[in-house]
Amino acid sequence: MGMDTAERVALVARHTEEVVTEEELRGLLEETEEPTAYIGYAPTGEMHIGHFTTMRKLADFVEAGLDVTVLVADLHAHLDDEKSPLELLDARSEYYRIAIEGMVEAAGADPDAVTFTRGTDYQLEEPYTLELYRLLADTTISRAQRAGSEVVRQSENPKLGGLVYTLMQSLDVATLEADIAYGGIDQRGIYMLAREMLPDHGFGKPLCVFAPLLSGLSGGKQSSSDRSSGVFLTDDTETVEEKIDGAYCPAGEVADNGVLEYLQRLVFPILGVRDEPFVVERPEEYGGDLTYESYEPLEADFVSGDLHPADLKPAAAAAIDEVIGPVRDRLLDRPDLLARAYPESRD
RNA sequence: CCGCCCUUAGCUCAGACUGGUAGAGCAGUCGACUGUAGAUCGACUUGUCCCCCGUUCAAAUCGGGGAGGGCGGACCA
Repeated sequence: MGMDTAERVALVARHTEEVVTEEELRGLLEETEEPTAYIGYAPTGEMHIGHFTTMRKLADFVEAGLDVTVLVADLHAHLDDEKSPLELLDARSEYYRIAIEGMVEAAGADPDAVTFTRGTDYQLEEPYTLELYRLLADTTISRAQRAGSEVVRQSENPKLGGLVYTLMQSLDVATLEADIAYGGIDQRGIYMLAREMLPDHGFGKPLCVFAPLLSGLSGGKQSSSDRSSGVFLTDDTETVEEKIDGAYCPAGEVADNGVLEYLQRLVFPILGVRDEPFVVERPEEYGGDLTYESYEPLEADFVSGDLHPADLKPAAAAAIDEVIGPVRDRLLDRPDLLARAYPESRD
């Protein structure tokens, strides 16, 4: 590919919350033919649209020539307050893999360009375990707690698992030989710990790319334990419409506006890949239909009041529904898998 | 190994001493008002009171046993 370093840097860094550091990224892409990037997902609850927006970036990585690995961190799913019982790790790992492949494909990349690995593939082996013990011996409780405070479930009586979690995730970066650790900005604490600890243990210092997190539809943060806080990949069309219709969306306001964020971070990037516009159908009495090629003009119209939430919402719901459609079809095609992965919550 | 405390609505908890099959706040649902949602009013829903046995006309409440969770002590060749 004829992409120069500046273009690759821009591609890797676009639509991110933070890159640590940009200088290191430039250096890496200059010196390394095919740098490696990894992202880990703990297979806990059902996947939602927030996962999708984070995942979409993998298409940029692939296009920029990175070697991308997705870790399905099954042991982490158990270590974090037993969110997933050990018996369900196989089923949930498979569900996550299929969902992730679907999202990567929907984002316009070839799922085969992404390497999948599972935590249990290597985290129980001796070299990893021994190195983990070294890290455990070398890390204070408060340091590990602080690193994981945005990721691991917090409680009045925290378990040791949540502390080991952060060290394992740090060690994963080294074990998977990732030049770049990628994740949501909530992962920042853990990867800063990794940057601090790994060099002391003879490993390289990873650079980090962080994706922004989506607001929930009710204004707060999106939560996978609250089904109404966001759109899930298995939500049907009617549910998507209801959720978007019920979303917090004050006219003219961008802050904490989940509908706008979904459009900016998910819908437009994917429409962009397909070279399709976003169309708002609007009654003549309010000015007729609108067409947007990119997010910025839409936000401008929204802020100025030219685009009313009541017109935006149905259009957004339709677009979101269409975007998740292929992933949903893949998942609903495997009702057995969903039933095994989530035996309690499925009908 | 010993002792003490906790377990009630989705969440945080009151009620237990002085037995009469349960309440508040938040959340949620539904209306009103907005060309959406929210905010604000108005209305409404929610329970194996951790489990088992016993006392009693009657047990969330009293007694015994058990489970889960928390705290402390003891042991330390």
